[in-house]
Amino acid sequence: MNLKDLSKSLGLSQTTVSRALNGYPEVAERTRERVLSAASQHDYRPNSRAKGLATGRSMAIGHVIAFSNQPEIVNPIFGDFVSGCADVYARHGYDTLLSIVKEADETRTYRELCGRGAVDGVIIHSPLCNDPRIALLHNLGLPFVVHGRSSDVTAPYAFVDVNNRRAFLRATGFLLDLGHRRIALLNGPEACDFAFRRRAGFEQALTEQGVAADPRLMRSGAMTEQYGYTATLDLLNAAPAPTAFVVSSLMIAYGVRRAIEEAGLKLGRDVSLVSYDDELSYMENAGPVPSFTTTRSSVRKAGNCAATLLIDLIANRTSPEDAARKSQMLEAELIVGQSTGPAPE
Amino acid sequence: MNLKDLSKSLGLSQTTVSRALNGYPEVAERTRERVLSAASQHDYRPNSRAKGLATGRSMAIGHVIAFSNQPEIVNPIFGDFVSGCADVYARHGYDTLLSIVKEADETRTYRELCGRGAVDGVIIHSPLCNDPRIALLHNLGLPFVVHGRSSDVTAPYAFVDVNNRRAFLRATGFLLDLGHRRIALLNGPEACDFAFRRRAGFEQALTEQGVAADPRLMRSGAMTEQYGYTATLDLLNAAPAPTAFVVSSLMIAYGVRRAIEEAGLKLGRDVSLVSYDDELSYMENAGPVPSFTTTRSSVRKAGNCAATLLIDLIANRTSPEDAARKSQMLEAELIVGQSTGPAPE
DNA sequence: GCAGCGATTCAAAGCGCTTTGATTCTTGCG
DNA sequence: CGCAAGAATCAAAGCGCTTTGAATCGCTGC
Repeated sequence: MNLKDLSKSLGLSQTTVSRALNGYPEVAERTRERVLSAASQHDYRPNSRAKGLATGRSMAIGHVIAFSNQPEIVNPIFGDFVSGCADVYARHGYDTLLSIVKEADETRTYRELCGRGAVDGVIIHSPLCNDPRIALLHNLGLPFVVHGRSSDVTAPYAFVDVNNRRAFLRATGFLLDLGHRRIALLNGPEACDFAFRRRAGFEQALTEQGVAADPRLMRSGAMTEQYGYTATLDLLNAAPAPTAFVVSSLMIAYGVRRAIEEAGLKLGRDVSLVSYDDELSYMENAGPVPSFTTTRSSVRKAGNCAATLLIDLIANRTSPEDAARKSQMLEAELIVGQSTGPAPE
Repeated sequence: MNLKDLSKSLGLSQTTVSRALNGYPEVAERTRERVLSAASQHDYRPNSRAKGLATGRSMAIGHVIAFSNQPEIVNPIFGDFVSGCADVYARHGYDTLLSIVKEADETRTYRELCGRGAVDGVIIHSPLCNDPRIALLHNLGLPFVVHGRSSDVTAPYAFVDVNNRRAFLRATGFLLDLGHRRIALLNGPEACDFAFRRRAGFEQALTEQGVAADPRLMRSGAMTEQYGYTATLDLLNAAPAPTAFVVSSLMIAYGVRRAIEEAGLKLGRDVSLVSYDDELSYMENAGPVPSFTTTRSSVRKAGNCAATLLIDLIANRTSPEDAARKSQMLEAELIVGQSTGPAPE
């Protein structure tokens, strides 16, 4: 059943039916009701492609996820983030288009999505400190929102980011306040902007309290349990072992906890740990007193924000400058759990 | 730049240019070359919607992910699975359309995707033992492939599944061979078909060796670390504690390991553990002798298979009966790691 | 009784592509 | 040399929708 058939069956022109369905005012209320009821009765749904062709908009948002070729890593937070976005898109009638491509194909993919008119806008994931995608999308003139920021990019752009620096500043400060002085950092890959900022926050906290940052206590790597475990064992065996850890994900925290317990130490008593928590749906750290002390910010909510912002930019054809002004900074909450305690004597 | 402009600039008709670009034979080779070079020079890309409208195909595959409303759980394997699919889609010129919806909206979503002509086919995720989506899609006449199976559905349909029963049969059998007699099962949610089959395999192994299945040793729940931990503590404190565990995911295994070590026991010596491993990109359990003994099957590869099959079904307008015959059963590999050893005396 | 106006409705063009059916241009061959 | 067949190209219709500009209808007011 298409518009033609529907209008024929109603004895109306396609124009009127189309307008009735799309809520235009120049349709008699009685007529609109007839149309609406006929449409739902025949289970009529306008063809997306035809609609898009006529309106010049695709009503779809693209998410391009790049993976480095070697260990085909799909960012584990991606699922929750996109799901947060998709929810908002759906509410506004937008579809979610996913492209999962090798890093080398990323540029081509953006060009293609834009050139083919497949999407009305895109989200940039996991920006690097100096991310070339921002300039690319500017050139293409395709609306976009960055999830995170790109420190070295000076051109204006819209982003939604968590205040990673402050989150790690607070996490580290909290440990310092508890008396810890040898604090280790198990960070994510520091080519990524978020990890870069987290390290900055970590170092700032130390500096503010007059504690020298010890490079031997700072690690950077893929955020896995194994990484947390090995790095922790390694650090605990070093000359003056750290009494506390600040880590970038709960997955790492799992590994740290294992190493600590395996070393015969008790988490929260002998060694303290503050993790970052994205509130991933499958890694709960909840309860009145959660297992881990964390700085917490829902990546799903970040998805909501980013999507809302992007749709706004598209609807209003916002200029990059104005878009940049609408950027949002989310703050992570410090949640005190069982993994922290005063520094041992 | 659109087809009209391009053909005008070449002094050719749209017909010829279109044919040249799409590889039709009735175009002179010299002409084709001219067209191709002009197209790439002008960075021409045919508009997806227009193309779709003209051909009647959308060149997109839909993935509908439903989440239960309360704890908004996005299946953690979803990212890797979809990424496995998307890769294949892209190779065949298909886009990936994602819908993340509340369970209650699922039916409507399928109807809509189909009615709007937004997709040429869909993948069904996480089927239940008696999944209504299969009948729905049959009725809609939309090609689909199920990732997993639906035991109670008798109608023919295409699926790609891992032999979950056999995987758990082998895992359990392996433990029995090592002398374990009290073996616990920490399964996923048993309304899901995969979990149902896993339990069947578990019980079958016990039966084959004449060991009575003890309901008190079998748990079912959301596959989190916390679940693995609590359930294990609970079981270890019971009267005759289990000497071995079979669990449904590495995340659960993490929790089990923690509980075991916290109880002062050594994994692989005092207590054994076999986990199922989906080879998620962010949860590696690799190496010559991995930490965990697992039955392993890559969910990303399953995605590849499912996508390949679906595209085949679409291309050949395969009937449900023939489609069913093309279903694929993947076998999980038993990988012996450090988490298993002979049953203690 | 009729011009004029707002409220409705309509026919047709257009979005950018594919594809049908016709047309032109070459050739080969009697 | 003329004609049919084959090769290459083209004009135009059509995919299902929106939207422009025009037409129709029912009233009001003078």
